[in-house]
Amino acid sequence: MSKNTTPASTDSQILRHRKEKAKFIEEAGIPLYPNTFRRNTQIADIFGKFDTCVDADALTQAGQDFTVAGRIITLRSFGKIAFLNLQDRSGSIQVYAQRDHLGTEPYKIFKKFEVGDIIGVQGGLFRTQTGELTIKAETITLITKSMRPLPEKFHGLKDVETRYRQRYVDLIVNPKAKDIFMKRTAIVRLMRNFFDSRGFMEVETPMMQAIPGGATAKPFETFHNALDMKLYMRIAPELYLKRLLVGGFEKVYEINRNFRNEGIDTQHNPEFTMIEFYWAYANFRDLMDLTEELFRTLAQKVCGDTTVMFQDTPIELGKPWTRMTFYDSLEKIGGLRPEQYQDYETAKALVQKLGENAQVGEKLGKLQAKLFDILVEPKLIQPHFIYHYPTDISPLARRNDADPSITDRYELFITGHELANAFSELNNPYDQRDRFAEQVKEKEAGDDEAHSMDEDYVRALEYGMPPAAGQGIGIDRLVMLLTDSASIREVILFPLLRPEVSGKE
RNA sequence: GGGCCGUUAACUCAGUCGGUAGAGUAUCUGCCUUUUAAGCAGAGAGUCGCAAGUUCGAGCCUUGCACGGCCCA
Repeated sequence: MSKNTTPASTDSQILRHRKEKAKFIEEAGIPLYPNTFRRNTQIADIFGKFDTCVDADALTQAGQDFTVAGRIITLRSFGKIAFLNLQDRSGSIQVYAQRDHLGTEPYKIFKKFEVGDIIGVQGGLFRTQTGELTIKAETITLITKSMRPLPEKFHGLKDVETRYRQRYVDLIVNPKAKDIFMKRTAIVRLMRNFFDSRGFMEVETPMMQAIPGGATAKPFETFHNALDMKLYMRIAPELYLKRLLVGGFEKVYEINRNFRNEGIDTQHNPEFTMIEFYWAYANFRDLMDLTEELFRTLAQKVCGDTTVMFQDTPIELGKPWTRMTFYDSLEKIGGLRPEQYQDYETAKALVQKLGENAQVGEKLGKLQAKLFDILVEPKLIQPHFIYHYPTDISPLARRNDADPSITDRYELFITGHELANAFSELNNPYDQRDRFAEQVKEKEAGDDEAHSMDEDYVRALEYGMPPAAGQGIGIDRLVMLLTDSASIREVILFPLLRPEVSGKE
């Protein structure tokens, strides 16, 4: 006996029944897992060609050579006929099976097939009494026997833990989940087209870095045995991409994963996907224009409209986006008076009153950022560019020409969350070295998110980096926006979870 | 790290006052040649997340733990 069908006494009744059916099929000489069936049509193509065709003869004629393959997702079986719905990656179609047409013995085998099995069907087309385009099966071939039952068809799979742990089941039974990930792929492809068509060059830079730079975040540590050295999973590609500007690549982008050793919530997964792009001879205001254009293009192509619904709120990407300075936002949206955020002790007291921690030795800019996070960010539902961030929390951004205490940096907020971070790039090597030195001081004072010194990066700037602007856009959050998803886990195929408790299936 | 909520059949969920574990779908058996949440009749299926405790008796009360969700830090 094949070990495929060896019964295990610990199985539930439903699994035993599946094994018994598999055994019946196998003993009839039908292979359970053949790789010989070949299809010549995808289901969506059938609808593409014949969705509106009503002429019976034409349907019969046209469909004679169809072979399709897919998973049985519903099955309505009568005595000598059966209807089933077959699903492939492109869609699903009804299949009609008739004993007197397939033959008594093949039909007996077919009757052992069940929801979840992958089968191949060859046959012609017809319309049922209700007018539904249906394949009349000439032959039905088992391609892969499913040994586990799919969730109930009407309610589907709702348990979020199972949906994330067994995403394969989620994708089979929940069209919404499948749709999100197909849209995600489309979004990334459209972004590539957008940047490629504007002369940007896609590159790949190290994901394992000796000095984790380009952002303020706690990195994951790892170790290279042969080199006997500690490495960090990157928190951002920024410093490498800017080295490429020094190298003369002028317009570059990278779409890939970043890793940050932080908590998990509806907006954060430890590994997440960003696009970062750098554009020589441009500044942060050019980026704002480009970003609006990018988002409108994506929304139009993915959602069909520049106004997208997010959790029942229309987000208007089509209108010009609000552009407001960081300090103005603290006043106009946060409701603060200037002295409440400009005076160090007042700001610190306010932060503590609002329930946030204020670390010893924390810079004013950091306190202001905390005030912003609490008082302003959640209110930025429609698109806002908030610009001119304090210099002491922007160690890689170019100072504003008129006021060196602020930078030509902005962050983009939509639906109360940060979607992008961008700035005119700091290309003065002396200033950059000083800013790194400041960060190192903060690190030594206990801020484990502060930036490290990167001498090679400063050396690169000493060769001369053209003036440039660059931006990072969180692709997961962008996909959330365009698919109306409230949690980042809904847009990541396999979000990070604790290991499953053994014994649970 | 804290608070609240959840975990019961393969799935979706009930479970009253602490007193023999329930439904729908799915599965199995029988009938059924145009159904589409097919129908009719019958049947089987449970480590009530795990572990202690209280109790004559715990799915239910208490404590701890695990996993997940939401909110806060």
